[in-house]
Amino acid sequence: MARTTGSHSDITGPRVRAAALKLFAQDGYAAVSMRAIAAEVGVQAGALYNYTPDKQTLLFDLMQGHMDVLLAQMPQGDGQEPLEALKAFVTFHLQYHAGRPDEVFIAYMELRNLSDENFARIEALRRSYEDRLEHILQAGRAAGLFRIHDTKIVALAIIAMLTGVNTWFRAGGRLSLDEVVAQYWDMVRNAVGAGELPR
Amino acid sequence: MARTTGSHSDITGPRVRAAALKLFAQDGYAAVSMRAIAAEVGVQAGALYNYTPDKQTLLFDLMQGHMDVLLAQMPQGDGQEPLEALKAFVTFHLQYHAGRPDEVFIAYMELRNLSDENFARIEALRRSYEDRLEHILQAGRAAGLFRIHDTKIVALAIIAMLTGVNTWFRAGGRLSLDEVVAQYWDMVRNAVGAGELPR
Amino acid sequence: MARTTGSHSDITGPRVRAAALKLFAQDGYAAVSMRAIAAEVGVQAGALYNYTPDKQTLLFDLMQGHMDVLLAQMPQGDGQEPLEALKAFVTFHLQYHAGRPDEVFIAYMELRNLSDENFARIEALRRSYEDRLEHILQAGRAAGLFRIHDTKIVALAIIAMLTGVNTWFRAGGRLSLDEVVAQYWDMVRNAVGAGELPR
Amino acid sequence: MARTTGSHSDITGPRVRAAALKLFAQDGYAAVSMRAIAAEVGVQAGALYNYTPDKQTLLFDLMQGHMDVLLAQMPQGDGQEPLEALKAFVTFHLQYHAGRPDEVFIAYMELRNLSDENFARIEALRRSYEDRLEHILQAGRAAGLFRIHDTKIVALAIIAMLTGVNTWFRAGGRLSLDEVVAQYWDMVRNAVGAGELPR
DNA sequence: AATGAATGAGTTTTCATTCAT
DNA sequence: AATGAATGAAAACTCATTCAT
Repeated sequence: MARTTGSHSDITGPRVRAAALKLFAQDGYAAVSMRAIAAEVGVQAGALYNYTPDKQTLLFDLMQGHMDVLLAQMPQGDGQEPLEALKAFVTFHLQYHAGRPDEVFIAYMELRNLSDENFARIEALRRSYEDRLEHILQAGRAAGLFRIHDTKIVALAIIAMLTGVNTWFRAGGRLSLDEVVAQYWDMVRNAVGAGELPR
Repeated sequence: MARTTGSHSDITGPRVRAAALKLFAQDGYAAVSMRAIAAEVGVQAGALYNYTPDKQTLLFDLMQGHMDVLLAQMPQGDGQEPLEALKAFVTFHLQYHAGRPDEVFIAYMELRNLSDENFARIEALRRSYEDRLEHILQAGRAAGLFRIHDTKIVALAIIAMLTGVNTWFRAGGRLSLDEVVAQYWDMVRNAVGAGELPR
Repeated sequence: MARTTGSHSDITGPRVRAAALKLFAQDGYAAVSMRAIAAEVGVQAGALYNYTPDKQTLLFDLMQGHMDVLLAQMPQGDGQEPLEALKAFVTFHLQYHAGRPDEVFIAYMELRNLSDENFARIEALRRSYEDRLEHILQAGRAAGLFRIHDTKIVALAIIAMLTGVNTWFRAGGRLSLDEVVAQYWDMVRNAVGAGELPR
Repeated sequence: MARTTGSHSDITGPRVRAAALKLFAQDGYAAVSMRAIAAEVGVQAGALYNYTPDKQTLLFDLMQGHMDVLLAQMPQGDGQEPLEALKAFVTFHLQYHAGRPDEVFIAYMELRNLSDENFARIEALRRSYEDRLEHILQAGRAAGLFRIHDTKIVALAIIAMLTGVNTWFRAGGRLSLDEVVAQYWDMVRNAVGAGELPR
């Protein structure tokens, strides 16, 4: 016999993704079995296939969902000054990532477990995110505000630095998120050569 | 019958580690089978166990070897000025990491595939590396040279930024390693608030 | 694709235990592979793990089941005279063991293939069985009916003698089970020094 | 490089057999690897093959050696009275077996790990031993001394009882070997119906 | 929508044995 | 006589996936 109560079809799907997210982040895609995900949800392994065609797609959907929301919520920066836009980007990146450590971790760690086709799609989304930062940097350099050479490198360096926060930041820890944002904004502003004036 | 080819006693051990290094970096520890490593070496899977007690130890040895050399070769900075010491650290980190992309990748990606005991040992080595950078930052702040708040955070941010280079830098690519070093040194010097003088 | 034949959910479990029983008795626990058990059942090796967590538990369950039934079915001897109780014990032991040669063989031969924990549990059951015989011997000695010194030794000697029957007795062979019982009862009665009366 | 001292060829052979004897008795033939035997001897696995063609022969040689010595040393009973001969047999069996627990254990437990051919040879030796006891019983019955029906069964029952001692007897334990011999001789003499007179 | 039984291919590891040295 | 490197086959067990119910 199956379920003991009414139908859960509309709630099991999200729970499957939540379980996969948690376990993939904790143990890695390869180390998590479909049985383990099923156990976390409280169903048998076979039931998962009502919600995902296979394990690979489950991973891809988590990563794509994360990137879609990231791109949708990031500040658009239309008509903003470059320094303001950069500050908005840094603030958003840190706040968004601090609130979704599992998604972020998976997005960086499990890229190589994507099929070639899925990898290409996620890479395109990621590049689109990097490009928006690079545009800000280019605008700032054109306006003589940022003293930097290679905007691509600086964009990557900034993102690496900001994303590194997730390896140690924990809500409720020694530092508040606002303090972290303040310190990183200091470092970024300085790194692009726009740090001395506002003091 | 026994092996079909000649004996390679003193050369197989290093080849096993080299094959594991390459494949772990390429596909991830969990996705690489002992058979795959053996095939890369040109030997049957059982023969690997003449050189490592198990797969876990193979991973640990690679990571420990990497960290040992990293710590042994990093600049000691005795009697150097903080700014010089920081520059030496940045230069060393970029050059050392650029030359060993596989070791670096594994050291950051496969931490969670270590057993608890092995993880603790590698973590201790990693912390020791971070501590040396933090000491430089503390000295620079004490001397009034660096304008930074939390030396721990800045140390982690710098290392994250520098290590991020490995995700895109390839020898022989658009930028030479020296150019990369110059740009990152600019950014780091600025990030710690020591960037205005040379202008 | 999944299984090629129909589902046998409620019948496969017992068949797994029956196959293991037969093969363990025939070839020894260590010499029987899970594949061999699966082949006997007519499934793939992996399917066995729907019915037992591992090979060790399969062995333990067979031995524990045997001992449980042995203890449940053995004569309780409440209020019986020692000589009657001893005769009931001998008769029961021979009849029970003659009907379950495989279980008996495994119970004596595979003790050392049990894990420490499982061994302790089986040993406790076995000791409980020996104790019941020893109680009969103690009662008989106290009543002046049995001329024996060490009841522990005599109990072990009787059980060894009786169990030895299984090395050669086959139903339908030269001797009927009743004849075997009669002869062994003669020997046991004599061995405890209660044999002279019937002459 | 090989041995560090002079040649051990004439001493390693016996040590190999001693190591195999000990380990087979302790863990069972199937559970003992050639590497384990080699380690016990202090040599690499390959070296064992200078002393035995294979693992199966190692087992067979141990069992055959045991049976050969058993048959050579057992009392011949020429011209002895049946009761004396029986007592001599019982005494010899207990004493011989008490002094060689490992050989005895292997001889009973590892029969099924012999190849068919080797099994037949060992069985022949074993039957020869049983026959000698049966001859004593037949002579005793013919002389009207033993009141028994089936000499084959009684022979097997006596051997089973006596051999069972090895499951619990330990030199230096609660009972001396002489006490054990005395008690078992009591039981055997009674069991064959020759027990009441000498009291 | 979910179960539970099953598959077939895979995993790491062990092992008896061989053989050039 | 012994080593150490290697083989090829096998072990126990896991896993993603399928499917009748």
